[in-house]
Amino acid sequence: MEEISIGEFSRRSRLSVKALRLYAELGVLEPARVDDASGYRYYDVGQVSDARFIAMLRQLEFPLAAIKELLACDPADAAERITEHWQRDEAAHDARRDLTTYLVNRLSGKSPIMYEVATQDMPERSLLCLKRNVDQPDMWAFGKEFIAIWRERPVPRLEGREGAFFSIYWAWVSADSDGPVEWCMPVAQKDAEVLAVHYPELSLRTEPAHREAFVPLPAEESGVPGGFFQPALDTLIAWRIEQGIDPETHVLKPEDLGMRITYFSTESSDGTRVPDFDFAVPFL
Amino acid sequence: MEEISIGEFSRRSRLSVKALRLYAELGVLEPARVDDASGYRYYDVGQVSDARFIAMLRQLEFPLAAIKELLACDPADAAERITEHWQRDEAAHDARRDLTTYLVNRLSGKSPIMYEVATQDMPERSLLCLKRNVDQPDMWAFGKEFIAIWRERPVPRLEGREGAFFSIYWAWVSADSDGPVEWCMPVAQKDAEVLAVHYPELSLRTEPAHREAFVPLPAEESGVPGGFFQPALDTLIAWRIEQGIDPETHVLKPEDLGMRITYFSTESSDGTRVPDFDFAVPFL
DNA sequence: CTTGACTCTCACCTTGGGTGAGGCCCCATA
DNA sequence: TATGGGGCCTCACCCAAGGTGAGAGTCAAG
Repeated sequence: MEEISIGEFSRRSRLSVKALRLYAELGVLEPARVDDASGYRYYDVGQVSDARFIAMLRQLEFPLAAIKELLACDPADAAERITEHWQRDEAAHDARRDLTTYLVNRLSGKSPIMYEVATQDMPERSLLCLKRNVDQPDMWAFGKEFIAIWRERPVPRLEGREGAFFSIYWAWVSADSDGPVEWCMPVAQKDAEVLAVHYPELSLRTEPAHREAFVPLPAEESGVPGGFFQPALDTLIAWRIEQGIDPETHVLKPEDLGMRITYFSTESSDGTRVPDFDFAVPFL
Repeated sequence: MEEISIGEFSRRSRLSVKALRLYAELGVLEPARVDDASGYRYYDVGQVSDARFIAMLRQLEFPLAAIKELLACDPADAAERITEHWQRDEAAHDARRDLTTYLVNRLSGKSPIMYEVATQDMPERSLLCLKRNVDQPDMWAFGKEFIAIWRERPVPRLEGREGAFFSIYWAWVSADSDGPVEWCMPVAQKDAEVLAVHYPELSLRTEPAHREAFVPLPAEESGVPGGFFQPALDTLIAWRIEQGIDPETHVLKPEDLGMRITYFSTESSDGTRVPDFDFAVPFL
């Protein structure tokens, strides 16, 4: 193979000489030969592709230590690591987008509709669920279908907000993007297995304990979930930002546990039960 | 106003004491009072909101020098700067996305359809244009409408690829996202003003000189632009990455000058003219 | 053999902090 | 009023991923 000097290698790989010396020192990319007497580094022409690969990984902001590992593992493994890295990058970018939106709105004096935010610690729960891809128009029909199940074959309802049934938006739902959406009914953990038998169309799963930030929505807005969605999400995003909840450690992304609407009823002053619901985002 | 110690201020602002001392030193956030004898820093409770603002800007990766300037200018100006900063962030993120896709595909051994890439220096040109928001289904009808104009009221056609008419995709065009799309006819610069009078429905503009990377598409694929779109774009993205064209200085983003399809005809061996077209992305 | 371009090492600079040493300072309790 | 403990001070050094410059050695062409 042909040997070339560091300057020539620098030109071909489009990496600075200084960077190449650093990579050599850290063992990320070692010259094919180092002259004992002069200390001159000589590279093999075939190393140019390695150098280009390193340059690309640096553009993706991989630390040199990670690059060293990446070079050692097989291509499939490397591809997976790069994908993981990308997902973290994208999550961080989403957080920055939310923060930018919040700041620009605040500085422009635009104060969006703001609901009151509350939090609740949710225990680990057993859930009987129905998950499906539906778009906005079909959303409510899907909910009615779910509720009909319990009218047909009633189940002992649990107390409080944590016992109320709810729907999870696992992804964005609009006219042209369809969920998936999951409807869930919490059931007593001890009876879960037994109960599940009576609902073969539902799947049983356990949701881990977590905290939820939620905005109670006024009862008048009951009915088809509609216009409150974006302002409620904006409220929760602004809330997270103002609380200073670290987006890295305290995940508050719809994709993680799923933003959700909890449906329950509260006893009003005259003793009648009025339907009520809230919009919640789980975080850890 | 109430004075608090640096530790208390650190807790309230969620900034480390070390960071606060650095900000004080750089004049980004100065304590309300510094005790002469002890050197103790005392902050005003009202400064907590400034500190939170700085923390947010740091999350957006603003350098401290830029933050110092931002604090000095009025809110509207600050909002604008943050928006600009966000746009750069988003552009960089797009470049990283392209690079990630390219690398993961290459490492997974998936070699997408690759066309031959050519480049051409384009001179400054006068263009007669028709711009409209259309989605994929209406795209071709829009093109026919544009071509009909020239059949009705012919214009002297210019020579070569740089004289051919073309369509620009100013944004993504699919079934549920609609352009805008612009159809353009290059005309001689000296006649441009005069000619424009005859085409009141078209707007006249001058496109700056630039370079274009393009993939000539086989004539058989002529007709409604369809399946070649994504592979052609992938080819150009991969080409840019392999060329090592710096995405920061050599902009190659659809938003800048617009990715485009140029329609022209080439003389085949038997003397008949066959329609041909190519997919191009401009860069600087 | 000389000259000029290339390369070597070494040291210091950058940003936005983190960490630790050694020494004051402040305040509450005895 | 003394004293202890925690808070605060400065100063120095560390990190990544290089950039810049000094001073000296090396390579190759004329």
